[in-house]
Amino acid sequence: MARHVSPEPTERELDILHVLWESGPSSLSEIAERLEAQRGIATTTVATILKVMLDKNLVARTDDRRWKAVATHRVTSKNMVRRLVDRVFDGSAQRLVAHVLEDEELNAAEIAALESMLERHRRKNADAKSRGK
Amino acid sequence: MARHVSPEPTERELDILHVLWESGPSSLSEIAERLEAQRGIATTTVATILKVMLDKNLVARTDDRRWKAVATHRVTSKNMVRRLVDRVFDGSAQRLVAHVLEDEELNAAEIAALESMLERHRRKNADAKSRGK
DNA sequence: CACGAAATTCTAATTCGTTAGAATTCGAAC
DNA sequence: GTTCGAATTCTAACGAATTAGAATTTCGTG
Repeated sequence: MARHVSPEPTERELDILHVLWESGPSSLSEIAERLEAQRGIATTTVATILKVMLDKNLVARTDDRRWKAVATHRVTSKNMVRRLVDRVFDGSAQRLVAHVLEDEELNAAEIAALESMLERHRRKNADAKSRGK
Repeated sequence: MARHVSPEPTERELDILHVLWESGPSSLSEIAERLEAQRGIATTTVATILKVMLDKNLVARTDDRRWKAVATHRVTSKNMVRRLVDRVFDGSAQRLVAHVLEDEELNAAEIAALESMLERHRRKNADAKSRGK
């Protein structure tokens, strides 16, 4: 059973990924402008972190001198959730969801949305099973 | 809107909390024995971390020279989940749950369990509302 | 009270993340 | 080809987390 998940992006790396996820490939100054506004971070700091992320293959350079995310939101969040689940809920994603339902104050609309999501999922699973049979 | 959550325990602090949550109040050597086995960490290292945790009020000493968790699993996981949701799912716990349903491969029994949990919750919410009315 | 084991404190090294100024390189425009 | 602003690299400081040996304190037992 694999216990290790690819290492999580650091706080700043995540800040940068958020910009790239939202805005798509961006120049250094575009990224830096955002982080300057949000966090008061200097442009050279952003450049330094981008270099580190390049080495870690979290981002890549485009041919037109921009930076783009290699790590997708989907994969990154999957890694991060997995890690949280392993560290706090003994590996059980179900326990995580149970916790959210207990403690995170969802409103009626959110609960309804989740119910239909579950319903859909149950169906999908059932289908997969019968097909697999 | 409060953005800050009490700072998360570090990796090692979490290791220690796990031992205390599982075993209840424990002596230094009891804790150290576990972490030595699990992570190969020396007793004095454990003592150092316990000292830090004492200052942060994550643990307390009992009158019989043991250490006990002050931070409960419930509160700690709530903080950690909140932080993940803020950092990765734009503050939406619903999106976290949606992600888990999409990507975390729950089996039929787990899905069923969650459905009844949701059902129960919907009822509770409805009750609270009518009482509040 | 002395002894020894356990616990605790003191101290310090190491690593990683964050930060950013200085120096350099790059590329487009003139 | 020179120039200027953007981009990049180089360098270094700093704090937090982790690690643990050495020194000291504490406490029950004889």
